Amino acid sequence: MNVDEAAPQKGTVTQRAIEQIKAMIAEGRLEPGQRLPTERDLAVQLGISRSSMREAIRALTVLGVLEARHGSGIYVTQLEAGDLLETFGVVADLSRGPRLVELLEVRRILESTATALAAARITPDQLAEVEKHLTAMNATDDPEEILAHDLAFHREIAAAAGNETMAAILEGLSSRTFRARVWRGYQEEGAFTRTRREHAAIHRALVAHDPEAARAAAAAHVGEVEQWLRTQLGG
Amino acid sequence: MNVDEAAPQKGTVTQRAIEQIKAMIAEGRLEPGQRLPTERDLAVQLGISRSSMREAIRALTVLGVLEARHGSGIYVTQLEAGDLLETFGVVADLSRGPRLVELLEVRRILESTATALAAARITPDQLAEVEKHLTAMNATDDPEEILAHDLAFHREIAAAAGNETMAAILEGLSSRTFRARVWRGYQEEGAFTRTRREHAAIHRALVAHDPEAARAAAAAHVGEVEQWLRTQLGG
DNA sequence: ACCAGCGAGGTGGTCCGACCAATACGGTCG
DNA sequence: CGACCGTATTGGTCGGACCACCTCGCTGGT
Repeated sequence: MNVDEAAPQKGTVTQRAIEQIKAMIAEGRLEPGQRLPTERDLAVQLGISRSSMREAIRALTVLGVLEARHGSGIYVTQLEAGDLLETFGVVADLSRGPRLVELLEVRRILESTATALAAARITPDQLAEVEKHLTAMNATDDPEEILAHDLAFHREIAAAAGNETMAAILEGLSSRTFRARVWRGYQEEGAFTRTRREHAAIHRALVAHDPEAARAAAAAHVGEVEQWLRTQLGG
Repeated sequence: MNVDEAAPQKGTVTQRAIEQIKAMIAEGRLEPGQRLPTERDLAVQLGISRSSMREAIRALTVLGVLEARHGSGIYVTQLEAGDLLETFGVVADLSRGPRLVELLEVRRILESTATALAAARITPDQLAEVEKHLTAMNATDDPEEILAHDLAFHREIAAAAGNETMAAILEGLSSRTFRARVWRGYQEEGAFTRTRREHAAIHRALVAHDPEAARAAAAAHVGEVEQWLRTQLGG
């Protein structure tokens, strides 16, 4: 009669705890924003030590599923695209060589589609925001500031596309360290003017609400960097 | 003179440890496949307790960056697309409602492009593998088996596209639990024959090495499910 | 009656030490 | 020379202690 606990020991207890908590959320027993029992209680419920439970919680925290507030408790995040896809930036940060090209290829595909969607749906307010970053980007020559406005420029466009998940993925693919690494070399070759032309083309397509032009402009924009990076590695 | 330790206490010590290990990898001080010092040594090096260090290691383990082998040591993974993007499945598993549609939209965009690329590049061997799963899928009526071959069908195509990163993302977007949830309802409406037709269309395009036909067929295939899911939520 | 301030209890964060379990390696025996 | 086995190493788990921070109710004054 020692099989009363339905816990077939597969993998580590921590891994099991992670799966169980994930299952609780997937099954709806834990709603977004809801507070979990305390670490101590959870450990007792799952029959493991607090140390192991803490590791499980930490793991789910970095995945963006849980959020621990010191002194208050542990909460389920809103499980929105941004929460869960934040870790996507890690991929971009740790990728090198050929994989960087692959990432840019993915970005080109998604960014061109997002820009096309944005051209069709963008509102005057959103367009104004895009223009703000465009002019700010062209008004300075501080690389840091240019990079920041460049990121914001594309972020606003992705947001205007109306697909938060896609925007979150693109955000990860354009993580600060990722772009800083690639662009450092790219911009050194006097690509500023070319970049400005491409940004202007994207902007024109948005203003004209021309999805096809927007798609082409965005694909060309990312494709330029992609091709440059390809030659950097190939030869 | 108590500032000898360059450790400005921001965030938890565990979080700091995570960042430091990530930085070590990003800077190349840790190569893929390389073994790390023991937990105990690492804890001493970073001036934290073993417990906190273990939480950091566990976090990086679930992210697919590190791999712990009981009794052997801790190793950096190969940092390949599959390793780092495995967590992508969590997003698919925990998403519901409108976000499922967004995920399918992303999948439609990527899958159609991947299928187009595959049509241009696929080799006879790869094509044979695709056909194997296609016939196996049509030869049974066991939902479990169909689902498995369906997954393999699209996985082979994604692999033939030649972009491992894209394939890994699609793999995550098609995670077993994700598809099981969506397809359960979809297939109940007698979508089997329609699905077979769509798969046949994709296959024809691959055989003909016709990228545009492949893109259209794949987009339509995913789009069907997407539209069905949209109506499920909308009314 | 109301509100500001304070204090106790609760909660996550960190640390320590011990022991268990799986592995790796070297010595031993056939 | 090779198969076997024991031991040292290393990750996995546990329990407890203490700290830092937050919450909320109590208290006191207005």
